[in-house]
Amino acid sequence: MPASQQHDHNHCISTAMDTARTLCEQRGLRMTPVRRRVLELVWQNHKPTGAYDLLAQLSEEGFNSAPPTVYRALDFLLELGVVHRISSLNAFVGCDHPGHEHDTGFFICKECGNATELPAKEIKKLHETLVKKFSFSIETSNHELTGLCQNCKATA
Amino acid sequence: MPASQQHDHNHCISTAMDTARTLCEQRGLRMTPVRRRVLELVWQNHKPTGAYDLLAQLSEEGFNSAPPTVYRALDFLLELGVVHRISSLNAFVGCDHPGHEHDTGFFICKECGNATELPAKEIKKLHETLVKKFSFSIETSNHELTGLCQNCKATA
DNA sequence: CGTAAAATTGCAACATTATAACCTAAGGAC
DNA sequence: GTCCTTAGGTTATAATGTTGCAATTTTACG
Repeated sequence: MPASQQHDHNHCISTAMDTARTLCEQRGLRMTPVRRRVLELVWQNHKPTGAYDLLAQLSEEGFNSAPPTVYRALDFLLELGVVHRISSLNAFVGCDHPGHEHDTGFFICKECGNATELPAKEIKKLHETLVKKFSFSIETSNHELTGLCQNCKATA
Repeated sequence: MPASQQHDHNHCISTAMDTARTLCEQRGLRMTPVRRRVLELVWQNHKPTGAYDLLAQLSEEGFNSAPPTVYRALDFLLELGVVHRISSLNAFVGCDHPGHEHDTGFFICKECGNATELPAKEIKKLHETLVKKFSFSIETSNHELTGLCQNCKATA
């Protein structure tokens, strides 16, 4: 059973959409159709998804589909904090604990491609550890790990 | 005084070149002119440098200069462990403590653009912390932090 | 040596990811 | 409604990275 089916993923998505809507309301921002659909797609794919993949999916649904469309939507969602960019993959994933979060961490399975976001608490701890050790004023931190997830390790 | 002049940078470069040459000898690999020159350029620039910047510099010097030339050299140097890729910048930097190292961490100053590699020991500790906490079998870890370096913080 | 195998490089084309510039349309404030 | 701001449409282009194949150089080895 793929990881994407180990839980009620529709519930994930609807929660994520609710959160995004709420954040928009709080900040006086607009959750437009394209933005909403991009966010849904990011969640539905469940795996890190490239901008051009999203673009293709939008296109199939009759949305306008030039690169700026999807990049603008992604920029908005990144800013809102409901999506993260995984720079080692040039891909985007939904965030399951948004807010005003600047530190991110992912575990990326080499086998199945799933990217699991590390718990905010752990990331924060890592960040703080690093702040203490170095005389930099750290603003953001991002951590990307690769290896095998528990599932793939077991079946390997 | 720019950070690049706070130390004997030529010494850095020659040390790095020596190390690379030694690693090549140990592993029966060839340090060819292009590879050597790319490594020198990466070090000379002192800041994370894009592949196409390196390509332009090679070109000025009369080297062959099509993208594969520089990407192949970079791949070789990455594999050798004497260069790292900073994925959030799509750029490359020299490694000052090579060997067979898979875990990397950088502090990238938003102001001056310098990327400082975090001490291997610290990175290793971070990595181990994460290994213990999660049931993934982690193979590589990369950590990228942004903020202000001590220098830029002081002069700001 | 001389020849075959392997590694490296040259080269052309192409693929992927992302942005710029400029204009039109939609939504909200008054 | 009018104005202003924000969002989206469109075209083109920039920036980054890869593939495939031929030519060359290096190495291994009889």
